[in-house]
Amino acid sequence: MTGLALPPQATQVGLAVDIAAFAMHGGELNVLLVQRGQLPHARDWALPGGFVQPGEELHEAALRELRTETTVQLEPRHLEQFYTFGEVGRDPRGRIVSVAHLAVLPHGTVSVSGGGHTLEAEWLSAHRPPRLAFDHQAILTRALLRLQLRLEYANLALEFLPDTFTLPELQGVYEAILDRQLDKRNFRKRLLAQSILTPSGERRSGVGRPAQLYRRAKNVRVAAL
Amino acid sequence: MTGLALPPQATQVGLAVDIAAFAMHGGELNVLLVQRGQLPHARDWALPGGFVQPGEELHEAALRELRTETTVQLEPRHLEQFYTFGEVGRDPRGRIVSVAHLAVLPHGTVSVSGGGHTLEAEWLSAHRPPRLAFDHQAILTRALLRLQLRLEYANLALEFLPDTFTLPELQGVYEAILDRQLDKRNFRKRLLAQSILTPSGERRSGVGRPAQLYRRAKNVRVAAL
DNA sequence: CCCACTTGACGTACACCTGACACTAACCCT
DNA sequence: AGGGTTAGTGTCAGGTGTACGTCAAGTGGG
Repeated sequence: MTGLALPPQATQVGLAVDIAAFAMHGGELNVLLVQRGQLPHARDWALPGGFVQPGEELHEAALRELRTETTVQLEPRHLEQFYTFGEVGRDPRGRIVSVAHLAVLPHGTVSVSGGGHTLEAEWLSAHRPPRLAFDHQAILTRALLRLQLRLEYANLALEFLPDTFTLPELQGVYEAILDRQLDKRNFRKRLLAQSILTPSGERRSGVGRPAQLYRRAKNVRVAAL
Repeated sequence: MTGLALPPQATQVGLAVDIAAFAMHGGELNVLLVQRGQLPHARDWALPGGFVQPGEELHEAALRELRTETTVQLEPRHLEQFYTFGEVGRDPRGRIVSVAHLAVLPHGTVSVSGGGHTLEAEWLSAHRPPRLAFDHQAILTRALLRLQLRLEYANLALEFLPDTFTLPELQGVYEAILDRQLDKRNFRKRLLAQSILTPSGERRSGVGRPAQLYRRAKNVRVAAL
């Protein structure tokens, strides 16, 4: 601090974060939605989010809102800001600018329930969500685009799975995110060629031939940009 | 408006925009920088930027700052938000969150001079800029990355040139942005294969064989993402 | 116990894109 | 006329993506 103050022309606006948190459930890509308990848009579904506290980093605010609006126990495996929504009329309460974040939660039935200002929290279909409050449909659409982009550029799909997984499971993640079918053989070839996976033991699937289990190779990180 | 007010937990922070405006000059990629006339960082180079006014859209604020801090007459051919910088300590005056924008200005010697709170404005090398104020070097680096990405995904290179241009000129834009040399023949092959260019008349270059002039084909737009 | 079913694993052929590379064509100036 | 300068062109090798058929290894039912 230098004793300098914010100049008078420094417009004060509400600064918020919204989070599009994704996880896989039953072969489907789900997004975490909350049912609002307050006006405006009471009882409507919305992305979790809220105002940034003074002295709080943007990503910290995103994590805090995830934890208080929903009871998600697991740490996100990935969290990145992807766009800032600041259109003047986007919130009836006044000028609120929201820095939207994309989060990926690991596998495991993440039990959620309401908390904070929300009546309820639920995992719902990301590609076919219910009607959302505010401009949250636009935010979700953009989050999906970014997620699909990260699938190719980074190896973000791994973040959806437990430490050890089979190739068909990984393919399922890709298919769920891209919302289309992929070819088994080409998928296998492509992924193994990247050498980001190392095999381990076996596993039975109940039906059909057991699949090889893989884990992410050492020194493989999710790309940044 | 519904009569709803901003809730008390709506933290008030300073909302700003910063603009990384690019243009080609003499075969080099330049970025528009201003010399600050005020504390903090007086007399240091910085990206043009400033606070968002109440009721003003983010991209409008970016355009206004471009026009007032520098005397750029030309409309940007491209303007997009690319990242929001909100780290707590990034500005000594307090919590200021800046939505960074990437702008592309068309060809033509854009004369600039100071205006508003700036002593001077100048086009300087984008890849080897002077030392910059605040975290503007980080903003510029990220802007360059985005610009390079847009080169492949969209056809953003066309925005740097006048309506009609030669292939070697276009190649020059690519090389300046990527900061490396490209092969003539492969570049030509690649670009013409995309069929986003249509030929027109001839042109003399003063030296050497005259080059074919092209213009962008109809219904070719810059991709959004 | 055997057979049918289910799912995992693997290889090949083709189209396409990319990158390396050297020479001729057209115009200017002296 | 000739030298200087820049524009324009083709081919080949290697890699990448995609389409596609077949065998392998389990499970479960009759």
